[in-house]
Amino acid sequence: MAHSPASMNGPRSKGRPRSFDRAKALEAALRTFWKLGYEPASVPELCSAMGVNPPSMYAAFGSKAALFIEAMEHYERSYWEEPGRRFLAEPDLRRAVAGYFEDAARILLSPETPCGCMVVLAAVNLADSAGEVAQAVRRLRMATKEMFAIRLRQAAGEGQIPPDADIPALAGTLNALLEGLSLQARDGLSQKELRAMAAHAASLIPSGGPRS
Amino acid sequence: MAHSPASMNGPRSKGRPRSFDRAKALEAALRTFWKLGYEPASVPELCSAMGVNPPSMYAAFGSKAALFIEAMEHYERSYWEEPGRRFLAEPDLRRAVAGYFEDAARILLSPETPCGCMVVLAAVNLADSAGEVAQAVRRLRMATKEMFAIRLRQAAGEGQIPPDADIPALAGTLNALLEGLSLQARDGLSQKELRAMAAHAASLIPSGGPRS
DNA sequence: CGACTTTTATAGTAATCAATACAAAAATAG
DNA sequence: CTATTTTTGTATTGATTACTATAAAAGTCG
Repeated sequence: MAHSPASMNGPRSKGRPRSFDRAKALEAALRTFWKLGYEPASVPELCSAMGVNPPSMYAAFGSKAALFIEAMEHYERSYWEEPGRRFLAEPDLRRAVAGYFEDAARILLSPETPCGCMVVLAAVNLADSAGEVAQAVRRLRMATKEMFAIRLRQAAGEGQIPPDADIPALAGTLNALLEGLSLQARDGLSQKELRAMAAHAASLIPSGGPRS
Repeated sequence: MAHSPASMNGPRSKGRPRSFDRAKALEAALRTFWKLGYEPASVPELCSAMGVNPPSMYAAFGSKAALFIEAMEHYERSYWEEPGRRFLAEPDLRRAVAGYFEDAARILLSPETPCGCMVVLAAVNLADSAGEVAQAVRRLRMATKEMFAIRLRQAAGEGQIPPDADIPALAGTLNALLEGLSLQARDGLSQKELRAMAAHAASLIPSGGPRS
């Protein structure tokens, strides 16, 4: 029998086994950070939601900052990876943008989750001591902008937008609007209002290819 | 001689006179809140920037929350009141929007002030204990949206946009984009990039009146 | 069984938070 | 002058923060 070096579910270590589900605890932490934000979510409150005592949390995740970053990565994968794939796969640029912002409006105001995007809202004004967290959220926000840029470059190559379109500025504008929607969602707008706003996103795309 | 009941610069009270300039101290607090955000700006740090000891700050402003709200109102008047007036006075809607977002890009990345809008960024993720502050910033954000709506209704009456345009959604979209620009500004974009993004705001306005 | 390893819960660490108690200082009023 | 009122600086309050020292508990290994 080949010994599994680091196989997936091989908690075949020696010591006392962990008494909680690490994935479920991470999910609970994600919810808490998402709802409260990075700094207002205190370690005791996080641990209470996770059903775990502080020493166990620190042993399993390292620090509050590391827990946040891991929760945020899990959030991104769970909620935004698939909409992003659809956005990049949709052949028509305007349909892609409209579809992505529809998805966004649904996610940002889902009745089962906190309002707004965790990456946008949970770590906006941080103390200097949380520089690690600020860097991680900024990196993720920039990745979304880059996703817009990739899709726009593709559309420019296909003549769906004018060849002289300012793609970085356009990607930035879409990103700014998307992030602004998160603030609107947290400020109490309704799902219907948010969807009506999202529907305007596609009108930011300049019309006409080079020979349309 | 008519005794001045509460005249402007009449510190004709009895006790020991205040040894600092209240307006200058408020300005220093504004800068600190703007740069750091509401909660990361600690009372000792605020007082240090104001050149005042904590008891004097509390005597003059009441509390940290009251100081923030007063600073924010001063900020709004100092930086956004005039651009708002220009926006409402410009007869052509598209020029009004383009001009306002140009002003915004300039303010959000002025080299002499912190990046981004204080109303948008300084109080995003707050602890429950700061509900008073959260309410005040939200009210001001909604006022900007209402300003957009007022100008759009006027334009609809003049036939500058289609009569069936969804004005609340359009105002919300402009507001979302504006707030998103603040996040971009804080995330390190250049003045040039921000201006290029702001130039796209006017393309959100639907073209053509009822009989164009 | 006993040696070893890891996780558990309890209880606390030092640091920092917003807000003040207190008394000396500095003004006016009579 | 004395009495009154308000501001000043010092020093501190209790609460809360992220994080951990410690030892008992609960497993595997030989």
